[in-house]
Amino acid sequence: MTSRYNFQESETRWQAVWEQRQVFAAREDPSRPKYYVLEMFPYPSGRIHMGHVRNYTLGDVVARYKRARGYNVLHPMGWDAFGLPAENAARDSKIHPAKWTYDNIATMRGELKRMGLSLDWSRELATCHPGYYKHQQKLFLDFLKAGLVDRREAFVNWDPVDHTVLANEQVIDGKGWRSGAPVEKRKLAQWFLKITAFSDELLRALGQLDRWPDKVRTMQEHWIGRSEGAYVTWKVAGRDTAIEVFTTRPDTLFGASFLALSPHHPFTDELARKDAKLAAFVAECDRAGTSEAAIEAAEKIGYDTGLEVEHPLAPGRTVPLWVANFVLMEYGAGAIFGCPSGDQRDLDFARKYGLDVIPVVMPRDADAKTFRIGDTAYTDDGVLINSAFLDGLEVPSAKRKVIERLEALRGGRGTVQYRLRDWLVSRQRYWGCPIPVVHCDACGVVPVPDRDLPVLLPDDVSFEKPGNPLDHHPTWKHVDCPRCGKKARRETDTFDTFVDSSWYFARYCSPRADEPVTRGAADYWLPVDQYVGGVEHAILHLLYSRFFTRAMRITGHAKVDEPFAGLFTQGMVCHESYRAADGRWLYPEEIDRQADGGVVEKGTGEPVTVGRREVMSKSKKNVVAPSAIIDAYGADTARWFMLSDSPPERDLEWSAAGIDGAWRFINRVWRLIDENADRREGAGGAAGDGAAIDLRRATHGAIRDVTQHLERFKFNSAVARIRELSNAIEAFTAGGAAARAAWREAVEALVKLLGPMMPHLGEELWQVLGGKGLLCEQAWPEADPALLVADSVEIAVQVNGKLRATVTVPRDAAQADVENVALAQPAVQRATEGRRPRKVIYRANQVINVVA
RNA sequence: GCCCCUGUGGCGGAAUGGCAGACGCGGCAGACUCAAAAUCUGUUGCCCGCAAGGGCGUGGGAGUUCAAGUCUCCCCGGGGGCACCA
Repeated sequence: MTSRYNFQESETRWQAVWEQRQVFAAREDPSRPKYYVLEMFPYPSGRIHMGHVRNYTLGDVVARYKRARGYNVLHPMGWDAFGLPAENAARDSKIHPAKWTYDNIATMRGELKRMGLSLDWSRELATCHPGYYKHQQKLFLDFLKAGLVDRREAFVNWDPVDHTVLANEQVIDGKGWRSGAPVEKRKLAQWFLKITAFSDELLRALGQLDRWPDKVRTMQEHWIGRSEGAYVTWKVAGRDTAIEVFTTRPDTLFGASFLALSPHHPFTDELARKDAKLAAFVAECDRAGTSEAAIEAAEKIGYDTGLEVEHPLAPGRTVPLWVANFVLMEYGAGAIFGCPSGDQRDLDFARKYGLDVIPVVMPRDADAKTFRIGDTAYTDDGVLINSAFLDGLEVPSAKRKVIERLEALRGGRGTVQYRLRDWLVSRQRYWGCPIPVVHCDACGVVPVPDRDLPVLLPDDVSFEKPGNPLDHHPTWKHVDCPRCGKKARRETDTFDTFVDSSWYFARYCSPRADEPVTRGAADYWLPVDQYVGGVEHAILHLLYSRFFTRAMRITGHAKVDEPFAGLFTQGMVCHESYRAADGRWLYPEEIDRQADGGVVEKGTGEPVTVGRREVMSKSKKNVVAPSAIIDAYGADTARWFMLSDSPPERDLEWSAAGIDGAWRFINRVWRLIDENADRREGAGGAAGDGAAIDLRRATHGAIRDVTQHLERFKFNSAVARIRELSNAIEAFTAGGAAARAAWREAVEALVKLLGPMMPHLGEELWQVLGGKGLLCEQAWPEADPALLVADSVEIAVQVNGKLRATVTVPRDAAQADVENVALAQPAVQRATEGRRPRKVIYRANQVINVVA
């Protein structure tokens, strides 16, 4: 009769014990080293999905492991609770966003608790709670005082039907995702956080984030996009106006054949007022969306203003002034000079509109007299031609020289540009944190005084009308000016939800404090030692948090610069998709596998097309609900499977077979200990010999390797190593006192090693073994160095690099002895055909290579 | 187009330049069973061979090395990021 592990009973019981004894509640303790483990908090969409299970399992293994290593661990959880889906639910189902959100949180909290995570639930927070966003408003006002906030006009995606601003992702093919109306570029007053004030610092500090994936650092580096170049000033001929342009190729200045202004350049505005055709051209440019994709799709078009501008270094030379749709107002100076010979885009533009093409850089071995530009611009390094005092110079020295000359003549200056733009945080939405300012006709923009925080969202809102419900509210926005007392209006914009998630990690340090963070707590816990989450947040969330941390330092709320000292980005959870003949997607539980490997629809028996494995998504129904898996197999099985099959940074394929394998292993370990009651009474580590000493070596080898694998996030290898130890214990049949002691030592180690991964099974077995206290409070096992080296070693014997035999010799045997044994091997004799070796290379205790 | 990552049995994957395929999934054979499930044992990279043994093998091609999955160069496939950024 084989016994079975009763996971339902066990998991429920241990979760209650942990909660009752408050074992995961964190307290500041300066006498102990701290370790802050954090997983990206979830959006309360309704149910947890497998991506969450993977994310939180990884973090929990780290938290439990570090706790066992003696660290004072902080491991909190909360909810990224503001956002559009709640408003959509309100509109579609008439459920208030707050109710929808809090109901979802209650459901998901229950699901997370069933996973057995070692979380300090007493620190739980939700960003939609006034107790959280009050402090966000305070931070914003402090940033405002410190000059880190700006309100200015910006072009945004405006949906003329829904009367709202859309995020770039909500503009599809130039049309609003919901209304389908062509999106317009509109200039509106918007709130910005001045992240560009830290462009250089955010870029340079990436070098110190040595526990971040290179990939993420590179992505941020590109996103910030530092480029060196120069501003060059061009006088408009016959007018008292000058145009400044930015270029990274000042060396090509003599190849300029036109200047192009952005459609939104102030000088374009000025000209368009008197030029109806230009105004029409600008309007045409604005009809396209502002998203990168929309710009990319758009054809390059230009408009000749008829004006000429004077070349700053070639007296008497002028080039035509154009307005072009591809010139961005937000980057550089909002104007460029076009050098068609050195830039493909400029070349295409010049060919289209019949502008000059003057070669100014050519390959070193080319001839200046015959060098011509065809359909391809020359963008490589080389020497300057047709460029007056620059002729003959290489590109880098030409750049230096031309900048020197421009600066001397006051016609320009060298500069550094960043691609990074200020962070637009205004959203015309209800379910977000209100921006705490008041607009007064007399006083202008007035910050809400601290004593009046939080600015609460009104409960009684309607989602009937399109647009911002806060703006439609009959009374909410009408207030008296805090400064002069006259009638004034509240700001009705709310914050981008990325603001909420930019400082939650700091709030966890003192989640109920009546200030954003308590310095004592923040100084102790920050930075987060290990952050775990999806790579999809590589840029926005992580960059915003890095900015926020610096802004909080400047406003006195924190002392650290970087929020996350270590970052791990996990892969996604994938599954095959299934499709019926009529095109319907089918859930995995709606199909049957037949003996011949065919797949049919349950019930009908109709054949099903099996799609490739891809990220689980509701639209393709290739999802498996975590709750169903936990019901059927328990949390430990789900956790173990999440860790066992794939390295955590790669995508993981969910499979029923994999879950079965995990479930089988749990029961194997259970039986291993449950069915060996007679062996459990082992004494302390007696020396033993033979089989017993071999088992002890296996135990201590496993301790060393699992420890190393966990340190390096190689959880799948740690799993494999634990399985090996378990196999070794199963195979161990020796009797006697020493054998019992070795067995006892081995199973204790096994339980401790698997504890962070399968905490419920671990506690249960710890109890069966008669261990003191809770497993989650036990110290991590230490490997005994004396048991990590064997007396004899197996040496690979190669002839000319090919394996021919293996020999077992005493550890650290003399090379001559090993050589003799190796050469005597029949296989070696055959391979060398009796010849004397020309050379023998010996790597101690590992390999010997005979070169014949 | 540019940048980064990646390619290993039927599958997921392992391997500080030193015995490729650990560990698992799946398969095959067997034990237990009236039978099945569960469990257990053995076996399982490919090819030749009754066997002993031999040959071939980490996307393809070259190179460095006593020794290459690992390092270098070229090519091919897969994934991701950026993409009018002047």
